[in-house]
Amino acid sequence: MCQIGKILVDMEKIYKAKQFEGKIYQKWESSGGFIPKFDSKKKSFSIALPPPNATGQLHLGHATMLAIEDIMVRYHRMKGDPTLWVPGTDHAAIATQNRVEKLIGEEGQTRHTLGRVKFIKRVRKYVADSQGTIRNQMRKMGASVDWTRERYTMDDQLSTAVRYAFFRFYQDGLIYRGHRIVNWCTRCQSTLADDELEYREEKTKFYYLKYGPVVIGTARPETKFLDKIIIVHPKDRRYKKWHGKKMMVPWINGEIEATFISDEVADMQMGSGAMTITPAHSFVDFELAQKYGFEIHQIINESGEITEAGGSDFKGLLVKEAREKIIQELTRKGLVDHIDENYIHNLSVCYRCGTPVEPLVSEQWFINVNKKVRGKSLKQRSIEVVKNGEIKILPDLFNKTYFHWMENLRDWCISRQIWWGHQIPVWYCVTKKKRMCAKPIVALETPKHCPYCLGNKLQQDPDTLDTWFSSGLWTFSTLGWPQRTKDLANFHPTSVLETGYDILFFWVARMILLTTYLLDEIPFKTVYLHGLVRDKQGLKMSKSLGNGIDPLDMIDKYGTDAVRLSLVLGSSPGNDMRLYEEKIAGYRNFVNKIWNGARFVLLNLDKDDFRKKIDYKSLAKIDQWILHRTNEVVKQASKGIEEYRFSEVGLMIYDFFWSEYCDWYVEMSKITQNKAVLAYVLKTVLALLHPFIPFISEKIWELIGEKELLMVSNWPSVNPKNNFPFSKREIKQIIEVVSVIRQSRAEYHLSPAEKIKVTLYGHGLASTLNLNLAIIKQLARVDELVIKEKGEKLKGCLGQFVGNIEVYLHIADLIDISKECERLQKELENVSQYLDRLKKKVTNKQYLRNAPKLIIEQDKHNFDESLSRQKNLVAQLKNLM
RNA sequence: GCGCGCGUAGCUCAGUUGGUUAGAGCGUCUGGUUUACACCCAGAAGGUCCCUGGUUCGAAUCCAGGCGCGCGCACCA
Repeated sequence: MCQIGKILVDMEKIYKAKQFEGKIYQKWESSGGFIPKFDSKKKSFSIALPPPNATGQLHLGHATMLAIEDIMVRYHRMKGDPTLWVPGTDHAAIATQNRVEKLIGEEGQTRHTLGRVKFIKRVRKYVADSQGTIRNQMRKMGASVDWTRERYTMDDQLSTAVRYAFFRFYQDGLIYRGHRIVNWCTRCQSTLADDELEYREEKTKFYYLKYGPVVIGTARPETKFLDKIIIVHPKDRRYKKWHGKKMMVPWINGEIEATFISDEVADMQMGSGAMTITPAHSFVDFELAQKYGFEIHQIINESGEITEAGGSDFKGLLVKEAREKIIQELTRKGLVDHIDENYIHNLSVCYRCGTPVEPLVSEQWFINVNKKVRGKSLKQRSIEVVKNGEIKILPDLFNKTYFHWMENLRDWCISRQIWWGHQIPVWYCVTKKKRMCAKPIVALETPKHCPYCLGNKLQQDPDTLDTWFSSGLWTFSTLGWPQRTKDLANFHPTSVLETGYDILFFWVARMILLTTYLLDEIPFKTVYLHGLVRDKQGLKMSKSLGNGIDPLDMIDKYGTDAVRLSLVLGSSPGNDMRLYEEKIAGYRNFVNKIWNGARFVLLNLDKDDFRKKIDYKSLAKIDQWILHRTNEVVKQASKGIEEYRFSEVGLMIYDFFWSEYCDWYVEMSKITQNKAVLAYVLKTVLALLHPFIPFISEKIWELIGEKELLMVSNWPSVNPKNNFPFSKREIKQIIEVVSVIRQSRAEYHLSPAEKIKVTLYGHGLASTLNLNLAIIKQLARVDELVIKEKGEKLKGCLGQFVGNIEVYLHIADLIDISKECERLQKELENVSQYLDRLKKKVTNKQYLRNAPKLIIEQDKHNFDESLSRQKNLVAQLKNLM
């Protein structure tokens, strides 16, 4: 009878995640298990956590990242590899500054009324709060990060790394200052990198304006005050006579001197084929102006207002106001040819605040990506390490995107006109005694004197660095660089960089760019990119749509383990995934199933049974079968995790535990029980599942009386003693026999209470069937089971076949003959078709020559089996009629 | 415009280099209380793997074209 273990007292029927998770995390953390143990014999494994912005809280994207990284980290830790996962946060320059500006805005302040010092103080407080929230959330997610090594991009040591990096690049001539056209956000009052733009499709008016002898088209007449150059294609016959000519043309503020230039950038097909250029406010025009040495006039200033270039009537007007006024003026002068009201164009907007971006010329700091130093440019180094396979990007289709982006990369503007961030380590001498003092002073430490005139009036460049400049150093700045630390030697390059594909360019590419130069090594060996989490309809989750799911709510409701599974299982790298509550609830059910599987085992076993060795002399077939299957699962799980196929591995273990261990082995073990095997398989599955669902696996581990934490226990290994391929095949047949009987029972609506008689002809398997007689009886609800090696076809019975085994249900009075005939006919047809197909294959010489041996063997086996099945069906039909 | 991805059961999606008669979860339907679990158990229905053609002994998988959807980059005269 069932023996109630003492353990059961703690196990309710339903697993309540909330009760355990907090305590379990504390146990892990205080055990020191998150801190790597050095072992020179083993290969180390390290991940630098992509630092979340310290601007609030974590969302589902972060949760996905934490779940996937934790799987890898826990797997390697269990394997005994020295494993390090460095956590931290990013100061997220523009994003954070905007948040705080909004906050103080509600108090009626601006950063200017507050002043730089007070504002920064305010931001620091905001960041500290946010970091607290993030730490808490990471613990909730179960992330096994090494908290003793937590870093923040604005830490002193990391700031030193930033200065050091800047200094090195400057010394090597890769950082320069120059007047260049940049993307300018008039709201943030700062430059933006090319990839910090987003695009919004917008309907606008498109104006065709008469400019001297040509008609030019523009969506932005407000930039055109001083357009003096008309570009036409050299081959354009219409304008040949004008090449190089100058002429006076009536324009917004009176006449203007225009010059015709021919260049191939002009598209003859487009509009009139002629265009004027605005060098200060268009990237293409700027390049043209540089090529020809045209004058560059700023028309729009940093606040989005018209400058003096617009004349007294327009100066100070905002872009939008100016546009209308200009068109009025031009209409009055009869210079508007026509207006297209429905022009659709892509408006570039700031990725942080959505304000339209103005391209304008400004003096900024840049990283030169094309200049060759030590034989190669930054660009070349970055492309090379991916091309030669030093860095692998998963899924590999992102390789192409990466190369395309790298190859087209322009110099990277790294200065930002905001206050929050690493202030640029450059000083200017304001004493200005000598001419030399005009040169910027770039230094590691804040200089006290001007090195040229020894004057002590120095002013630091007010700008700050692009946030990606500091996060680009993340894999090694967190390990102590520029000092040569033990961590740096042990854990760099990091093993894997796991992040969303949406920051491939922002961050991943920049890390490669900076690291390959500064360290002359790669930042990471593998890049694993996960997809975006979307809602059930496939829409991006956003505040404005109100379709966002807060991971904390879900954890509260379903438990962390269930949330982790729902983010990892059923999705593949690089592909977006959809998340909705039913999905999480489904995985919660699985977690509960594990709880109850364990509950059953604990009900039947004493704690000592969990530590008993398997007695290989007394194994039943079912024990051999489940041990064999466990071996297979262990093997595939390890291989799968090594190959980053987390979803597949998780689903496989899920299936094994539920559909094989619980549905069959546990049920069978109610008849004949091998405690050691029952315990061994449960323990193995718990260990395999630990990286995926750390909390419940650890909890059960504790309940079965293990002293050591599962987190630091050994990863299961394949045991050669557990290989029983024959038993696997035999038990498969038993399972099928049971299934066939169950199907028939269901079909004839036999309630479980109704007992029946069954006769089996084993045809070689009678002894195996006999060994499992009790099991078959119980699982198929058979009252009387007769097993023979072979015998006459039984009349008046429902006959079925499992391989060669004949299965007869003695339910003569219930059988619906015509229905049964129909079923058999249908099946016969099916098998015959299948046989035809196989026959064609097996007799095909090409096939026999080309197909792998294994496949041919399988097909031949199937052929034989189907042939006997066909024979049996025919006999059965005859028997019925 | 250039590049990339997706299209598999009612829904959400897996499907490793081509190889059993294509899978899972949810939902639907029929039954159910058995040494854990109704967040459960047993069983069932449900598919032109978007279409057309090709390569191959063999295609959901590879190639070409088409249709539908999405994304990235560029352009924005």
